[in-house]
Amino acid sequence: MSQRGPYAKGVAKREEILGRALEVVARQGYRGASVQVIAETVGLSQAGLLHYFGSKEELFTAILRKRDELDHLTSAPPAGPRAARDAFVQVVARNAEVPGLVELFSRLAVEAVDPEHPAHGYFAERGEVLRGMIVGALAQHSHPTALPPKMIARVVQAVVDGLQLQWLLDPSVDMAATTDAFLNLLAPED
Amino acid sequence: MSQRGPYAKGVAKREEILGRALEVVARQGYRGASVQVIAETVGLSQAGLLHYFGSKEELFTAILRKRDELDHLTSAPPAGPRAARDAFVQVVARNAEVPGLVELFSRLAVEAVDPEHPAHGYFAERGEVLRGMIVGALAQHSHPTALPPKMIARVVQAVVDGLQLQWLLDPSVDMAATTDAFLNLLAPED
DNA sequence: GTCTATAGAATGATAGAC
DNA sequence: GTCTATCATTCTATAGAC
Repeated sequence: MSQRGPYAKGVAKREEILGRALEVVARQGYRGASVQVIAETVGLSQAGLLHYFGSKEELFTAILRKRDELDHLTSAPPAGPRAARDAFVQVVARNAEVPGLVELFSRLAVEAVDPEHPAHGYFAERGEVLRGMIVGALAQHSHPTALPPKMIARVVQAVVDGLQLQWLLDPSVDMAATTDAFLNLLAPED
Repeated sequence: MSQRGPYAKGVAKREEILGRALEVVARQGYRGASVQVIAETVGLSQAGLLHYFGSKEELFTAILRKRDELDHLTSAPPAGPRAARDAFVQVVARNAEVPGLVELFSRLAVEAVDPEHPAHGYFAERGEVLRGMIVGALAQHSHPTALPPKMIARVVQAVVDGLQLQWLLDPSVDMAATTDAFLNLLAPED
């Protein structure tokens, strides 16, 4: 047994549910989906699902955390500017395969603007981690940057988030290509 | 009388209501405000307000259209790259004075992702107009751009929209300064 | 742990009086 | 044109049986 102590089984099941929920939202899309709908597709009743996640917001936040984990946003980035950048664009490209997740992310991001919202902390921390990674990648350059690295990081994050909105509105937008071109402009030497 | 024909009075009143609603949302903020709340602050009953705007979504879309009008997004931009750019940054700076409007915009933008949503057309058109202006401003440059102008326009729009999200989450973010610095990077010669 | 049933609340829309 | 009253819906959260 790899896991011991209380909750070990509950945690495992929770993870399993999370994985399925993630798949469902990614594939079948998210249109302001209710707990009810997700519960059905996951094979539980609404109450059964809320048994593992105390509330709707916690469920959705957990789904996004799981996604970050799968996207390696929580682990160390690849070494070298080129590799880090490729991985970054890769994540953007894969987002275009999961509109439901992108929509969930965007929707929750706006709602979490309220400091009282349960996902407020998640988005604040995630932003910091992401921008920290970008700053780290920039630091590997030999040339100094024209703008303060933290400012560049904010701009890069904004580009990705903003392009998601444009893409959700019009799926013909090529998020990955646009991001790549933009990064090329920022750091042509890579 | 400047206006004749049927509805002339109704239209005028509608505009008046709109102006007040805009002020209220801008100053007192928007936290997923209900029609009820806006009606009260505007001095009407909920039903009275919906008499002028058929539905909640139409009301909110009308507010955003009004804002665009006041921001001169609907009229011709100033001539000359420098003037156009300054005006652009000015709009961003003024957005930082009206968090409620920015939140309303961001929230509706996500919801309008659904092609069936009443505001879908508004956001699609607004995006095109905005990007058209950016392309127009770029065209006034003597130097050719490294990226296709349409792609640059998407990136600029994304930066503004994305920074709004960051600023809503953390009001210490300086949207105008960041936008300005970014544009400086894009077109140093201006 | 999981389900059924229900509470409870919010809100948008509409009917109809004045 | 404006209001009061009400309808109708939707959804989350919880209580309680099994």
